[in-house]
Amino acid sequence: MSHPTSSSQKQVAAALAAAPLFADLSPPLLTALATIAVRAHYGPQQVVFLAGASDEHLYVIAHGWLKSVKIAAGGREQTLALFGPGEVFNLAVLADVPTQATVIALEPTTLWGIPRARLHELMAIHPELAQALIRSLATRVIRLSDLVEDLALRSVEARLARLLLQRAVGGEILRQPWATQAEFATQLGTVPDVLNRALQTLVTAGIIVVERQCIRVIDQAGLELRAQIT
Amino acid sequence: MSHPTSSSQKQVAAALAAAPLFADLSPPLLTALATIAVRAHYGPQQVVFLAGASDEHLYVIAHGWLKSVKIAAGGREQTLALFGPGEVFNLAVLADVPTQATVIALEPTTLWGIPRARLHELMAIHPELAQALIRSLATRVIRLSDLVEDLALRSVEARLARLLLQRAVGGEILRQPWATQAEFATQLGTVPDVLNRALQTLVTAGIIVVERQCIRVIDQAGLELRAQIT
DNA sequence: GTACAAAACCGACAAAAGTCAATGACGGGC
DNA sequence: GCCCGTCATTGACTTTTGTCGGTTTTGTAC
Repeated sequence: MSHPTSSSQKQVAAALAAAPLFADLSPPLLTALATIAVRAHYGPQQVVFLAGASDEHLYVIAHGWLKSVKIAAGGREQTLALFGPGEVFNLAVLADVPTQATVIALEPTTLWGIPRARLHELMAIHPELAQALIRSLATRVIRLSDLVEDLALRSVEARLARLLLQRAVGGEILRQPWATQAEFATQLGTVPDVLNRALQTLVTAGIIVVERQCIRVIDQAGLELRAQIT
Repeated sequence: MSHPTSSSQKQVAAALAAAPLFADLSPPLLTALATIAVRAHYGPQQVVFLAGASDEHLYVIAHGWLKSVKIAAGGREQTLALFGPGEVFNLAVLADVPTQATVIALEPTTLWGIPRARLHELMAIHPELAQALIRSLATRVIRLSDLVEDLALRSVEARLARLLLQRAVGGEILRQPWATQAEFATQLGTVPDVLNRALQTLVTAGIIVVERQCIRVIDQAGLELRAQIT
């Protein structure tokens, strides 16, 4: 799946610098990272690694989208996070434990993998790298805490309202081709049927309009109200 | 609440070294930490900080137990984590964002607070400190991921069974005085009534026995079975 | 355009979780 | 020992969520 890249390291370094996580790193550090980064490519639905596997790489996304999911025995899924270009995942590798979730590509995706051992070496030399990783981890903790809050304390409708508010850009949520209702359901911790019902409720209440590739927010205030309740 | 301590820094350093997070740090680093650590004390039910506040300290627990909770408008709580002696919390401070959860002491508790600015200075000098924090953060991510999995994919009964299995030592779960059923309920993401029903189900099934300060596991296999389902 | 598969949608029903009100048990202070 | 407040327990009931079966719509390949 993955293989050493021999493409110009300058290009790789420039690409890495595009990732927010690495944007502030010094040029020599970026070059060092580019030297050890290994490129890998995945197609839609392809599994990067399964929960419980021990993958020794930290991954940076060159382009494409992936999801990190927990899968129950019955097949039901809960997505923990979506990862887009420039984001980093498999931070569990930093704790020396097996991966805790399954990561699946949603579309054609290119990654750079950085082996754990090399990462530790670099961190010892460049404290700024450790800093960057710490920030990344801390924000992940916050995201997960919010997810827990949602699941434990809010109704499906409220969760949906919050998701819409969060994703809306100029009153619109553009849907990637892979963003089916089933995908949304796994993000919200429910099943497609229930999600659909919640959507219809919002539609008939005149709060949103669902179009082909896009959900349009009509009544921002109404949506915010529903995001609070329960 | 908190005030500079003038007690022997050697003592403080020794106490810090007792925390698993800091156990492997070099003596000079421990001394440096001890110099800047500020002691604070909290009583039962006392709030260390509220969600949304900006507390600029990383805390290490000298002794006592605390909980980190999200509180809904209606008053319902979800605990994100319990923290005991030697553990570290308020890692959000590392991401430069306001605290995301409320932290409350469960019993008389002593903390050392380390100001954010000082922490960053020390991290720049001592990469091992950054390493330790990274490990700590990574395990927190894993814990939270498991909590999400529980909430989204498992029934209350299964969650309870898992909690019991996890806490059991030699087939017994000792209950701290503050570990009321209401507390357990907030850890499991439900309400006391429902938790109680789940407990009774396990009792009548002959899987556990509930005594005064202690829950005893009778049928380990049965409990493990119930921990899987749904 | 047709054919097909995937996704969306819908209604009836089942199960799980939450709420409410009331009662019993326990522990600590006096 | 007694009183009182907190915690635990219980049954009846409501609400939310999940399930199942099916139909309609949509997008895509041919």
